[in-house]
Amino acid sequence: MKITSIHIKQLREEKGITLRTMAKQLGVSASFLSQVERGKSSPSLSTLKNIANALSTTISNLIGENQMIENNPVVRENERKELTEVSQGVSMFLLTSKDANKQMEPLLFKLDEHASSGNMGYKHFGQEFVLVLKGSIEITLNDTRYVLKKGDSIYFNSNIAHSFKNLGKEKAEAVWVVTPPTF
Amino acid sequence: MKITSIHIKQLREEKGITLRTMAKQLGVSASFLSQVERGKSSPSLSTLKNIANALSTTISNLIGENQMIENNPVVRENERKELTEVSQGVSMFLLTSKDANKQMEPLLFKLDEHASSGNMGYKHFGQEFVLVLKGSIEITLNDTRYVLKKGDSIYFNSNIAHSFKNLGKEKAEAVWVVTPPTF
DNA sequence: CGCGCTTGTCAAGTATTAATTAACAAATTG
DNA sequence: CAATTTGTTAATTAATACTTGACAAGCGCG
Repeated sequence: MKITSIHIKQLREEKGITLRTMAKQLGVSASFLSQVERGKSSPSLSTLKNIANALSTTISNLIGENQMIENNPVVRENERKELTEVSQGVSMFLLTSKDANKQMEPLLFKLDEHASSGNMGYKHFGQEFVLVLKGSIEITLNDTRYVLKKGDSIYFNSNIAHSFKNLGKEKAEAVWVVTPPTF
Repeated sequence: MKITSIHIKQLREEKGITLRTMAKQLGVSASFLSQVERGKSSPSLSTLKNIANALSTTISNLIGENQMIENNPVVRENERKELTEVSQGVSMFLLTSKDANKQMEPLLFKLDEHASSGNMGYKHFGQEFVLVLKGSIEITLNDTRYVLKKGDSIYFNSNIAHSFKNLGKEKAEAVWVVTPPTF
């Protein structure tokens, strides 16, 4: 497989930086940077990282890893697909239609009273974001417990042990965004 | 700058794949894959992409671009920081505390009646996700208009022209997640 | 105009390193 | 304990990342 879309040029020009000055900053020749920009040569990971830094962006961004094919963007409330195989009293709904190259996976969680995650020890690398919409949810990260009420949010690496539980007597609801998508 | 943490080995072993079989699948020697796994050699972008595919993950993931330093993960509803320099009648609140290497930037939008984005023609590469919590918001992507009501969500590339407007007579509210972070 | 300076690009090299080969010990297997 | 399979190492090769130097096109400025 070939890496094609490295849109360095566009980002560089947006910043008003010239090829030569940027090349000097990176410690490579201007000529080489030009080749890279036009796909004539492929940079090493190391220099690609330098390029990303110079443009204050990420490698992921440069190689277009986050460009998806535009599909049906909207998911209506009544069209949400529910995920199966979740814990008792836990409902998960997809907030996007199936699409390749999505960077994040937004979900809606609905927790019955006292429902919990069990041991969904997802241990992939990535990040998670949760915003509580209704009720209150207890989230445990590495033995540290956080009680989130309506309006509270949390952000953490998903490679650490994490679990959740609905403490209250009412149903709880939360937006849950995971990266990268696993469903 | 050197790329250090390429945790291929862990992912491979989790999948129960052996070095040699994976190497054969990639079209490289087992020896070389071993060197890469232990940081003795750095793969080309092309083979790194192959490795990512074989492990059904992303390059971004392999190079640990999405690992952040654990900080204060929680943002309470009353602690949200408001962004300045937004359009008239538009309020934006950060839903995370400042932290490096975040992959996504979750925001809460509050739109007064008839408030609109103006021409916030953000044209960076990345993706956006919006879930409407209150009221209804019209989002325009490349001249296509979508009216989202409470509970509806949308997901799109942020390098296309996009704008939003509160159509209704009441205030509107939405969760807005942007990748990569720009604030 | 015409000089100087800067822009990005090209072709032909060099130097670095990505990747291979073959052999190795340690762990399984049967 | 043979016999295969595991991951690792050293030495060599093949590939390509990167440089050098020259080029035309553009742009300001007297």
